[in-house]
Amino acid sequence: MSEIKPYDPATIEVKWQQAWEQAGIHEVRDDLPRDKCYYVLEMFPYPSGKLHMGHVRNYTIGDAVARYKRMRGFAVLHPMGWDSFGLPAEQAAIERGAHPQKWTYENIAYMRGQLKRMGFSYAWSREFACSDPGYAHREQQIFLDLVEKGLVYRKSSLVNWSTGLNCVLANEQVVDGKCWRTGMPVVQKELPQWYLRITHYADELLRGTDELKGGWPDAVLTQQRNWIGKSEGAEIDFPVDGHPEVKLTVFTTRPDTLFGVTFVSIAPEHAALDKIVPASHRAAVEAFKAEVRAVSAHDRTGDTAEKKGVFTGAHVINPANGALVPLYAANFVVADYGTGVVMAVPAHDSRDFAFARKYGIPVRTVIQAVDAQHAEWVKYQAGEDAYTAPGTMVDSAQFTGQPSEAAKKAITTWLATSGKGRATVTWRLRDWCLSRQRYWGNPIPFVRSEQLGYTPLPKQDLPVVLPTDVTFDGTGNPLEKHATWAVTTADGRPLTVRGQKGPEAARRETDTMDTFMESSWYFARYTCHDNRRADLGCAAPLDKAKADHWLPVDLYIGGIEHAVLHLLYARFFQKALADTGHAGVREPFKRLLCQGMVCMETYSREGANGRPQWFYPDEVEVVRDAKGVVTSAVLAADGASVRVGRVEKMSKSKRNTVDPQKLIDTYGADTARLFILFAAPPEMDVVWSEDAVKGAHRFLKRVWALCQDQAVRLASTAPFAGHVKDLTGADAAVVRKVHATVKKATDAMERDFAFNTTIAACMELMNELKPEALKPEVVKLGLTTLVRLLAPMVPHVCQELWADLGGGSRADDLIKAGWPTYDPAQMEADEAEYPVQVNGKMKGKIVLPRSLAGAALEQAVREHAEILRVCEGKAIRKLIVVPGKIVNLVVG
RNA sequence: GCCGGGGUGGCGAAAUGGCAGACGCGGGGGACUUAAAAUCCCCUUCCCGCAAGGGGGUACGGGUUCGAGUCCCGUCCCCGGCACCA
Repeated sequence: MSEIKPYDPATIEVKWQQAWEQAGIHEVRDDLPRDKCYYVLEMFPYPSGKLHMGHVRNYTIGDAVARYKRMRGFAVLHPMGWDSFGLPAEQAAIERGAHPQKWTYENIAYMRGQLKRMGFSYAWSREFACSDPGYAHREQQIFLDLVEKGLVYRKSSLVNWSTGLNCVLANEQVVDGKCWRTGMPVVQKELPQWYLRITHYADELLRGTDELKGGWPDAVLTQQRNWIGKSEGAEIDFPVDGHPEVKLTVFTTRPDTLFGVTFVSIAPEHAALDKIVPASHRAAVEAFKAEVRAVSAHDRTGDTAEKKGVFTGAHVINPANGALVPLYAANFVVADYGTGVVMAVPAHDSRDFAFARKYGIPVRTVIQAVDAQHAEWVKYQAGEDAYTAPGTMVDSAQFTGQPSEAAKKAITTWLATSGKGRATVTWRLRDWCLSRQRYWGNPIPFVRSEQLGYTPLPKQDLPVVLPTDVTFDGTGNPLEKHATWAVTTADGRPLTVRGQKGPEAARRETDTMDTFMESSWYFARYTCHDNRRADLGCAAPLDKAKADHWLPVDLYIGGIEHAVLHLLYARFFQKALADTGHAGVREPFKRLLCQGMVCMETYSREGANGRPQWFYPDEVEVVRDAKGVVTSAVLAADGASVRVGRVEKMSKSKRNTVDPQKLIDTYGADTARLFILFAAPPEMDVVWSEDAVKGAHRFLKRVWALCQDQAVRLASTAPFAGHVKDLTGADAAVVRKVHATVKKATDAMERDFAFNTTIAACMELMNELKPEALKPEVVKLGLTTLVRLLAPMVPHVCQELWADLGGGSRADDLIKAGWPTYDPAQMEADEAEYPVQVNGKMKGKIVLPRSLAGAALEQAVREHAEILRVCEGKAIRKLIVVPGKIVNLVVG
């Protein structure tokens, strides 16, 4: 036998990548029936510089799905692009003097090369970057449509101000009271901002979560529901004592406790306060307001924040019984939820209970537990906490004696008849603060003039293009500091708007859009397949027919960290696109797969400053016991011990990252792909292990060697195409194994994209393929099946082997070969081995013909020598025989 | 506190209510080699036993069932999200 070809991943991978690209086989047509089409999408990356392991995992999963679906005959749309506006580009400008544009596009070029080197099967003709003028222009058009639809407004409000970035942050960009990017403190500041009216869709966004059930992970749907936060209750008006012109409206979910109100609390920034605080208390209230405003929203209302309040000197009147109760300004009452005023019932609300105790406010019981032993009631009786559960109404006028749940509605109705209250619904969801005081984002297409104030630009004046001659010193907004950009047109003339008395000087809005804007519709833009042309082929932001053809995305894959932000914004945006006539589809993603994190072990020591000092695994030597269990570790450099930490998500700060490029260079893309898919199911975390990578590589080498060893011998042999019943011995066993493997692999893919199980099935099949003991056509069947089953996961090596096994060497031969099929009739042997349980315990095994069933099977079991032995002469009281599965005897 | 997801060998993990631990990693032993690497073969859930064999075992406690890792009830622990939201 001649020398077999060595496995050289670098060569074959690049060869096939070029062949695929040249043949254009991953481009897709738009004119096939929708049920023959499949849109699989991975969350596009921010071009930070180079790919990390999280990207590799995300995109490998998506690519394996795309390739699998193609082999199943689908026309697969599998696009990729760049979320290329954003802060890091500006930070690079500040730190290194690199222009954001240059930095961004250089990163894109490098990362695109890495994606290609991984062999991902993207339709590259659809690629775009969000910072491309064409895409930004389309987004400005959409923005103006949203303005027209009333979905955009300006509002001055307390916003989160990042002291590190000198800009406004969205609530969700504030983590633990600190800026999510820089970790710098966040304070509250009053500023006018642009808002998108996402709350207009609150109800539809909430209802949509029910339709998405089954397609989306429960965790994500729950998070979105919590975030939207629908709350049903009542508004109740409390007149202010001595101020007949003012009434304070509270929102409550507990109208049943109305008779127990002993004080009312109000947000310190509530507008009505100025009118009703008497002079005697003005100073105290102002001091409290200042104190509250000095800290971030988190420090004010977070779990560690102290509940504080100050008596305003004013009293309000309980509309139910005329009782006069004090009004407190309290730090935990927020102005923009509900009405900013809360009725307080210490007896039946834990927070009110604590507050009342602190300030010596009375507690008035109006609900009594039905069961006097109720744990919470007992605690309440002991004066430890409020009683918040339902019960029977007491001391509540005509409602006394009713069940409290019924009284909620009864009291609301009673108040409504006299106009003192009404049933209402409140949402936790706030409108989306869109504006950012930054350079590297899409400009908001508004101008401002003396007479007209803010005016949207006419569409023919778009696009608003960012200036390139800007300076970055890390403070404020470079656009605002630019000498001419805000006041001149693209061709350098003074910027004007048409005022009532002719042209009037105008100034551009210098705020740019939040980058979640771009990621809210990129998936729709991919469906319009002319993204490489500067004019994008159509004047409209979307080609509606194409968008409606492909949307919703069949499978969207990304990290769970986007559960509320990106995924809720995108759902909102799709509805807004529909309502502005750009698309017909209202939900963007049919199925969502959240892949787990890539983790690695950590090693550390207590550092000098009390914080841990982390070490790269390369620097550490681990000590194992006889069973291979890690017992301790030492630093190679000094031989002293280090702490073996938990396995944690890869991060630079913990020094437990691996550069995927190194992995590709050492083992090839196929090994990287195989490792990441085999280590765990997609939604679970994977733990990085160099040994496991080697194991994946070893498997590929074994498949390679086996195929190459047989390729020449089998060159003119066709795969076995007969029926297993015409075979015997090892040949029959292998053919059955082939059919069983295809079934297992197919089930695993269709159920959960359980690539790890598919790969395991392939490994089993390979372990059974012993060519010397088999007919050539059976070997050929085994190998060609194996190669096709592995192809979606490790496409390069499979395509090379497919060619060498005579399947053809054109770029699309493997796709055309298709995913293998199986015949259930050829999966099982004629004899079935039945495990035998006696009284629930395993006692042995018997072999019976598979064809036996019913009474004949039972008869055969009863007469079997092994059965007689395990029964030890005792009578069989009950016999359960599950055909092909198990025999269970109850004896005694 | 509330919501969601988990808990299976030394490790990653498999198992439509039907032989728990497939497959892989690590570990042990062997072959090849001057040697190492690479490769190949065998063993590897725990306990008792030289062995044949026996017993235990899917976080813990109950339950349903001929039969439970899987279904039901309760408890503990871990991970993630939300949290003065009235």
